[in-house]
Amino acid sequence: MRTYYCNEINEKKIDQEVQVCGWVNKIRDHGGVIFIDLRDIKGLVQIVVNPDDKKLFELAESIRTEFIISVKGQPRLRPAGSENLKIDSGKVEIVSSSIDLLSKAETPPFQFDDDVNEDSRLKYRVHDLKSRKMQKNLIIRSHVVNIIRSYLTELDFLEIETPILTKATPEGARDYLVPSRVNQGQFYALPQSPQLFKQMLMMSGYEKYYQIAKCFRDEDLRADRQPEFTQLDLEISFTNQSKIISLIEKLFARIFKDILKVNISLPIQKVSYSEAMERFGSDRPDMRISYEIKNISEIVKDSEFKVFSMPATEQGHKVSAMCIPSDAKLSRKDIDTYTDIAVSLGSQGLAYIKCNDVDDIENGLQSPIIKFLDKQIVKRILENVNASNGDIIFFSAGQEKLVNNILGTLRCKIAEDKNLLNDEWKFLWVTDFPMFEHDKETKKWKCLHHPFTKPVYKNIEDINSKPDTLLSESYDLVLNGTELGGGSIRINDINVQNEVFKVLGLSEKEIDSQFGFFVNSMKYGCPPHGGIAFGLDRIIMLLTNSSSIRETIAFPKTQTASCSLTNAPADIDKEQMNELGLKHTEKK
RNA sequence: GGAGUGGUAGUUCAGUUUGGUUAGAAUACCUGCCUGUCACGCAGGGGGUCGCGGGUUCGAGUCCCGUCCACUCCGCCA
Repeated sequence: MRTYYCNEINEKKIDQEVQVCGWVNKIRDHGGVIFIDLRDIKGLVQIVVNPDDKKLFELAESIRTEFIISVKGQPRLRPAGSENLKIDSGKVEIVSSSIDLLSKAETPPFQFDDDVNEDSRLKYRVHDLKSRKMQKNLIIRSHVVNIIRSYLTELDFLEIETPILTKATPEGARDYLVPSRVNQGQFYALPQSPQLFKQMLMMSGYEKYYQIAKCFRDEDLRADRQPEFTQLDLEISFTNQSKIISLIEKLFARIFKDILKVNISLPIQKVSYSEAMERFGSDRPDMRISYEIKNISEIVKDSEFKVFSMPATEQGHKVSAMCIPSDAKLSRKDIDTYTDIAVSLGSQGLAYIKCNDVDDIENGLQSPIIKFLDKQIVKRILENVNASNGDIIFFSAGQEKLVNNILGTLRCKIAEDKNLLNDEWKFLWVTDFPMFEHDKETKKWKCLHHPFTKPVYKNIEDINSKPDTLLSESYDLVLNGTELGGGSIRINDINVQNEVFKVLGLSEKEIDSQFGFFVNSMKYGCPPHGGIAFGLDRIIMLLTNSSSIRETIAFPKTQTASCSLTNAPADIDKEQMNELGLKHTEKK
């Protein structure tokens, strides 16, 4: 049917008999001559229809946008001066000798060049996917997956599929459940990740596993969170953290080189979780931002100013400062806006010092708090945060977690608002996460990563006696403030695994019913192993400079986890309910 | 569960602050003219449940209450 793609028509094809097919992108009817821009997956070519063939011309006059046609004809050079260098085939055009109308089409719901609302785009997703932007995104997505597959295959990784219908795990995110017809009243769960299966594959001796895996989480959506998403999931036996990190760095270097022609300099910078929280107020800091947060508790601990001195000396509390450079040009109004944000996050207010002249502590500073602070202390603060004229220093004092959150949020918000983010790629490894954190609501210990992560411990008793002090052998990869993925070295000692479950408050019965299959498998031998998983959608989002992962997924869900195209989820009929042994109790 | 923004022609928007004649523009669409356009041009035309429901009023796109949808964020996401 087709001899060439549209973009392949060029000077070398002149006077050949060619056939192209695709969608009518645009028609320009000049009365005596008709131009048709034909579009296929590769590009565009201009078709010329002359009036000498009356039947052909009449057909061309009836053709509308998005009709699907096949055109036979001869390429020729365009008349001098009428070349269109915006398209690959722009030096030539095809003089049509025949046109086959393969499919008519109704007037499209919108034009691609408009800035169309996402409502319409998702409702008419099939049309939306024809746009150059969506095609580019999905093509890049496919290329990235190919790069991943070939890279890992070269290194002897095996791609192995794991079940989609599996067992519910009460820990962690909410599961999507699937009722069983054969086992009425019982449910499968869709996997939140292939975690346990890939670890069991390590026990089975597959040594290097990977999978482009669909994962499901029934939680509320965000721009970078969909109920079903895709992970690059991998696991390796007889390895360690630095080997995994180096393997992944090379993979990302290859992806960025092949897709964007960007060289990522290796090794990627590393920072511990505690340092990330202290310096950036976040476990996924954006390293494009030049300014950092400084803990000034030591400087203000003896101050008369109780708002600072109390948190500076209290356990689990601190005082931090962040110096915003003069480039940000913060106005009085900006300060109010950021104060509101700080208050909404739980702060009493937002103390600041405006540095007009840092060498004149007496008169060169504007601040509502400076009168409470000793001049020597102010001087030390200015030195500590390296303030220059024109800078503004923000302060936060209180619980460590709150201070981190407030200054961490402001750090990103100000950079974004004031265009302080350069067009660059700043990768970062965040390592040494705490093994557990205490959940105030449930009064239970929770894993920061997951319960299969290997804690760093001297004596096995430490796991249960001082869970708050334990770190884990874990690592997250962050790019420009987005968490791309994370992994860890896993527990391969059944006793350690049971200790971790105990910290989480699971009884032996619960361990057995929830993870029995896993623990039992471990009894027959488990090699030391570790791995990592990445959000593929997020990687593509960053590579394509998209504002949400919906731009990287062909058929995504809306914020209410529904599909505007198919109207899923939907009611099912009574018969289906009966067959599954299901009954509505009440309907919202 | 909570906070915010938006919903007016197929599409993108103006109009809502301060209620008042027939709700406009651009683009798309349809018809006619046009042999070198590529955002083609010119002339004409059709197209509206102002998200939905209720209320206030002589009168509601505009004010009030409720509700639905879309998006952003918090909670949530081991």
